[in-house]
Amino acid sequence: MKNKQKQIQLRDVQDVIDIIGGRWRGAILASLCDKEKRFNELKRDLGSITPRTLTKELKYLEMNKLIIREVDASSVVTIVYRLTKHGKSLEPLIGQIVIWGQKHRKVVLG
Amino acid sequence: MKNKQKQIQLRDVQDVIDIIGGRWRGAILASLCDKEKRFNELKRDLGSITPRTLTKELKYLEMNKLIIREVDASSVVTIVYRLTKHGKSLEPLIGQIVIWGQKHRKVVLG
DNA sequence: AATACCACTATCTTTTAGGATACTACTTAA
DNA sequence: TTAAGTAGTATCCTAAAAGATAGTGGTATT
Repeated sequence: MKNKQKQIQLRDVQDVIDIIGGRWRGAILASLCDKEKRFNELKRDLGSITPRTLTKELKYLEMNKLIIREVDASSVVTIVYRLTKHGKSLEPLIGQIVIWGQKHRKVVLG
Repeated sequence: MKNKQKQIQLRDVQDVIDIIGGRWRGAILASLCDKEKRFNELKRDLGSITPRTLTKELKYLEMNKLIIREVDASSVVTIVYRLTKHGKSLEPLIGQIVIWGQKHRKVVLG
């Protein structure tokens, strides 16, 4: 493989890590893989995230077209966040991450 | 799926993100998937990493049993970093990351 | 003998992520 | 009508990540 191509691959890895990286983004996406969720629902799921951080991360993920914020017209209070089609395409990757994570825990602990 | 199980999955995602996350770790591992490399070789590959950061990241990855530092007994100057068996098990995941990264670039740019 | 490369280490500074906490505007249920 | 929940904002602060830069002790090269 050419060197140029390798550089591009490294950049791809860095891009993806940027998207699913940080303390919360991967977990938010994983949580939304399960089903669409509301703000406080996500907050509870994630445990210790602050509302400030959750807001920021949701906006970031929306900007990157991975999730959408939907306001139910019938009521202003009903807002759900759900994965876009593009966001859903992350699901197998997240699945593999979970599997590897479980194996890794065994290797490092055992 | 039970709620407990979901929490564990979120933790797995966070664990893995911790390992391959940050600006450099994923790229270092991806670079070593290609073949084992020397310190300055990695430095050149990664482009703008500083030696301080590279040292720190390599130590972290070594601690997590993903790479090993090998000193060639015949010469003190020949030190290579290579993936452990456990580190190699990350290769398919990194492969998928690269593929998704390429798709993502198209979605966001196009 | 001088220069350049190897694999780092040390120090100092900046940047960024994210926590803590309090507050707002609105709605629904008791 | 009061209390509790929803979906956030605003402000301040801290810790960690990582860059900039210089230096070290060795080796190999010419």
